[in-house]
Amino acid sequence: MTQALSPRERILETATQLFYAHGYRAIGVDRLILESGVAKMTFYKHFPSKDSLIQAYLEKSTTGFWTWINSITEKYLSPREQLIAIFQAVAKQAISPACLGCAFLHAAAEFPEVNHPAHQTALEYKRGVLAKLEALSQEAGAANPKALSEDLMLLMDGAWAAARMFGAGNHAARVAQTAEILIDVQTSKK
Amino acid sequence: MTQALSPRERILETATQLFYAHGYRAIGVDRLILESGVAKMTFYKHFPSKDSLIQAYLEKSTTGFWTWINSITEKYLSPREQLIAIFQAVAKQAISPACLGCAFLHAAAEFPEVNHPAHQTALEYKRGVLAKLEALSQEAGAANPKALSEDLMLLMDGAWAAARMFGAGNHAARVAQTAEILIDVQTSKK
DNA sequence: CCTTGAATAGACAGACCTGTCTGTATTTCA
DNA sequence: TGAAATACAGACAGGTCTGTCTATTCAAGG
Repeated sequence: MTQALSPRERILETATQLFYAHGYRAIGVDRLILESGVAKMTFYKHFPSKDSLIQAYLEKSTTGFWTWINSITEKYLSPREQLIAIFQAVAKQAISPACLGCAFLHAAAEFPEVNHPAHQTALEYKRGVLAKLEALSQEAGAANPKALSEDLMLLMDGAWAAARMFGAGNHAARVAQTAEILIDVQTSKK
Repeated sequence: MTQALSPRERILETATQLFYAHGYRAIGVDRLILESGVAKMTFYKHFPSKDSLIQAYLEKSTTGFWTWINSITEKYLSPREQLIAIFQAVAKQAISPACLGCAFLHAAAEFPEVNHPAHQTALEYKRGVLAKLEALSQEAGAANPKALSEDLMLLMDGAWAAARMFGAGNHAARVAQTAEILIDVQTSKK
């Protein structure tokens, strides 16, 4: 009957809310403990340091992202449709009030040293996205799949940046149409 | 014979280096004072708070940006060429080792509350860029200048994001060609 | 029942943060 | 030369940060 989340899950849930909304350095351990209703020792038992919690949060976010992407792409057969669907989902997400940008871009902003663990994790995530876009571009018959995937990546990160900067109803609304233009131009539709 | 910069200029110069490279919260007043070789009281005389220095830095960056943009556009007559030239310059900048992304995006990442002064300043800057792109899009004969400017903005911020995340030699290299595609498609070239 | 592991509350250390204050030295300019 | 403004060095206050520690309570299983 113990429906409540475990301490570890509560901490991670709180971290998800707070890190995403306010940033990594802005949120202290005391606040995380307070809002997740957990003792300090419990916190440090599950996460030996604040950095390790940041790490866990980024990994959880990565998993969540791919779950989201898969839920979108699995509804379509053709790679072109999958790409379009991804960018439609990105547009919808980016203009929603719940969207505060991309946690990984924020991590890179706050931890600029490329060898910092958080930056590394963010980088790996972005490389993964790039790889997925390239694979779909390839399957979609792009003349230069790498080039198309890089272009699409610029659009996607531009959309997340717009979300953080401008808030809900920003100019990322059009990102799906824009992606479609690039896909059309760079794909041999013959 | 006193060629050295004034205390205020030294502080602002140091702030430019440190804030850009490491972020706003990561750099403390003590470090700024140490590296600019200034007394603490001198610092607080010229900048009544750290926030006001951040503000001054962002305003200086805005000025620098427009000086840069103007130095590029003034070499071309047609709005289309100006747009292309801007994105060629962005590409060149974004892939250079000196580029660490966009200070304003970082400000939005670190100060998410839209009414925070630093976020506000960043927002005004971005609105300015958007307006400039829209004006050029209009003059270039875009069917929908607002739409084209928003698309180009996504590309530009995507390029800055790539610079911060991936470091030198990132995938923003292509941003000028990509921009050109969008300009061509959305402009009545008749 | 009793033991063991886990969670709780909260004090504490030591570092670091912003901003203030005192007092001295240097520069500028009349 | 002398006065006023400016910059210097560095101590200090008060708060916040991460992470450690003690001591108590709760819950489950043998």
